[in-house]
This record gives sequence, structure tokens and C-alpha cells, in this order.
Amino acid sequence: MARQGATTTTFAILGLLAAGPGSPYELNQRLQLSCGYFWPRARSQVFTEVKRLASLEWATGAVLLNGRRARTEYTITDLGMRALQRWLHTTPAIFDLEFEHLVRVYLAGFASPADLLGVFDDAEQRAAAMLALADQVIDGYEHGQIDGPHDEPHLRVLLVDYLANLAQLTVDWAQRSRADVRSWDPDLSVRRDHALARLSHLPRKPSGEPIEQ
Amino acid sequence: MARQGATTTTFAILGLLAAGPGSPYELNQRLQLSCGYFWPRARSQVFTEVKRLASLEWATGAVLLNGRRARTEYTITDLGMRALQRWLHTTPAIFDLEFEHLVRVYLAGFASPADLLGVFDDAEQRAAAMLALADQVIDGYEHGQIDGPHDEPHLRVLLVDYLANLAQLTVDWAQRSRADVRSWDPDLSVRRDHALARLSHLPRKPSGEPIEQ
DNA sequence: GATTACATGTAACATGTTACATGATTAC
DNA sequence: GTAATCATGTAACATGTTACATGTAATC
Repeated sequence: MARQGATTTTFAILGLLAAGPGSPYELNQRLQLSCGYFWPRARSQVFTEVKRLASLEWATGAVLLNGRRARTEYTITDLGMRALQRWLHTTPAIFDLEFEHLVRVYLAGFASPADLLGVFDDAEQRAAAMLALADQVIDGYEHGQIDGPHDEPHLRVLLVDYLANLAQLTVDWAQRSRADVRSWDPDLSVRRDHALARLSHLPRKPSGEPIEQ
Repeated sequence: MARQGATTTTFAILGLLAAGPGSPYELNQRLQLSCGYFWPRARSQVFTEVKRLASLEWATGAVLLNGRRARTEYTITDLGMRALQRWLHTTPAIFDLEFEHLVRVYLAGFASPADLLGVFDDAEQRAAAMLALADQVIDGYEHGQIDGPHDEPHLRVLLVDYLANLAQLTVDWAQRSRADVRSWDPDLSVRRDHALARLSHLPRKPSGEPIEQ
């Protein structure tokens, strides 16, 4: 029995399945490649989720033999297709960032400046890797090598837009933060004034526009 | 017994404790207010983590009575202080985004354009709330109302810089995505060309700079 | 004094990860 | 033919959340 109801992960995999049948192994590859940066999940979970899909009758699993070894190929059902569409009609719930680097920035008062600089280095490297992947994807589109159910450029550009800009933002932040820390004045009150000046230039809520409920 | 070793959450709470003793309830408030946007955790976990801290002897818990009701005030130990500093000297490991909205963008081929527009609306609202909080924080600094161990402006500006810009990025992305979807051409090949043009203007890895290992 | 909000915790449970085990395929 | 890699899964476990339970303080 599947443990409980369906989660976002369930629907993510259901959505992958909507693009065509596949084994858990293949589904995992699609998941890592396409959703790795905004919905990261371990490989093993794909195996448990497809079972849940089967128990909900949103997908059927056909056991194929390959030598002595079984391999299960899952296919979405009509019921699954409708469940996916219903879900896509609901409001998204999760917008979580788990950024350990910021925890360390928050606690930097107890660390050395060198430690803090290392945090920015690491953040920059990760973001640069993300940018490199975005670059590859864009390259693929420019050379017409990408073509699949979720790959229409007019949709995909919306995704890559967010991710590439997030990566760039992170690189920029790491670089200017590093420069800032390196240029800290020994005089704490100077440091403080400089910080307050920087704070006042950050993006802020435009005061005229109330947030709609 | 604490279940296992220490996690990032453990150290986050240890770090909060480094700013001064407190009950789990107070610690939770600090956690939500300060780290809610980059290290979100449920209230109940604070209660289990302080127990772990106690079992590691990184903090001591003093049971105070308030009427018939016990309240445990935790204080960091020297051992805990050193553990915190050692941890701050290691490399950060987690940079995870869980953005359900992007899952829906990825699967938008199976949804209606109206559903997709709703995704942008929701993302914008959440990001606007984030901006509003950043605004409050900046305001607090400008009026000299913020003063605490983790609150030195020259450190805090590094955090708020990231979060405010992330929020702004998300608002901007939601707005231009909405406009993009609204202006979709019925002719798919026009839509495609437009998308490819947009893709080519996104941030990309600067080809000259190899990523350092 | 009743209601609501604040404060303090626990227990059950779901989600998700790491580690393990092993069969098939490819490269050498 | 042997080693490495690809493919397929399971089991144990840790992390983290939701729901519950209840005492205390403030409000009216």
C-alpha cells in the first residue's frame, strides 16, 4: 500500500510519465535532469512513488523480462491524466529555499572572515555550475537538438529564465559580498555606516502598492 | 537519546543559542524570524533539537517552574561554542530550492494557460511578502531599532542583500512571464521563434572562464 | 468567569535519504 | 574474461511535520 495521499513529488513523476512510459530508472533521469534544480529528490524515491501511482491506478506497471532480471515499465492511465490536470488547476504550495550558506552568513559573527569568504566561494561555484547547465540547455535549443513533450521552447524558456537568473544573482551576490568583506574597515562605526548605506539601496517593497489578498 | 549526529538544523539552533540563552519557544521565534526564508523548520523540531544539544553537552537545560508548568531554559556550553566554531570552519553542503511553481511551469503543457497565469500570480504574491519583510528589516536598521548579537548591520546586509534580490527577481520573473504568456501568438512557429530569441538573451556561462575545481 | 492568545511540550506518522545487493552491458 | 558502468530494486533509518494535549496570561 502506498503510505498516504499524493504529494508534489507524486505529481511531478506523474507529469514525467505523461510525457511517455518509462521505467523508474528512466523516470529518475528525467527528474534529475529537468527538475533537479527546483525539485531535487533521491533516486530511490522514484521507485516508491511509481508504486503509489500504481496503487492509485494513475499508472500501470508492466513487468518486462530482460534475461533473469525484471524491469517494470510504467504507463500513465486516463485516470492519471485527469488527476494530473486537476492538480495543475490547484494553487502551488511550496516555495522553499534551503540555503545553508546563508545560515553561515547569519552566524558569521562567530566565525573568522576567512570562513565567511569560503562560504561565498562555494556558493559561487555551485551557481556557476548551474549557469553552465543553463548554457548547455540554451545551446541545445539553438542547435535544434531538444525536442520532447515538455520541451516546447515557449514553455521551457519560462523555466530557464528563472533558473539562469537565479544562478546569475547568486554569482553576483557572492562576488560583491566577497569584495565587501575584503574591504571591511577596521573601524566598526565606518563599517556600520557603509552597511547601512548598502541596505538602503536594496530592493524594497514599493510603498504605494498594497499586497493583494 | 538524540537520534544521530548533528545536522545543519542542529547547528542553526546552536547558533541561535550562542546569541544568548532561551527556551525552545523563544528559539523557535528567532528561527522563524531570522532564518524562515533560508532554513525553514517546524516549531516542534526545535524541541527535539535542543534535546540533542543537551545530550551532546553543547547546551544545558535548566528547568524553571512557572506555576505548575515547567519551562526549560537552554544555555550554550563552552563545548558547544567550540563545536559551533568548528562547524563554521567546514564547507556548506546544502543549496536546495524547492519551488513547486516551477514544477507546474514544467508541466504546463498539460494545463490551461489560465492555470499557468495563476502560478505566476501566486509566486508574485509570495515574493512580494518577502520583499515587504525585507523592507521592514531595513526600516528597523534605519531607525536604529535593531540590535542583537547576530544583528550587526555589516553582516546582516549580506543576508538581506541575497533575500531581497531573490524576492525582486521572483517578482520580475512572474511579471514578465505573465506578460509573455498573455502575448503568446496563436501561430506556434512564431511562438517558438520568440522563445528562442528570449532564450538567447538569458544569463549564460561566460565561455572564457572555466569553472575552478 | 469565559474566551482568546501565548507558551510548552509529545507522539504518531509521512517523507525522503543512505547504504546495500545484485543482474546486465560495455570497454578493455 | 575482467573491470567498470549501467540498470533495478529494497530495507533501514533519519529528518521533519501535523495533530494533539494542556497550562498560563491577557482581554472583555
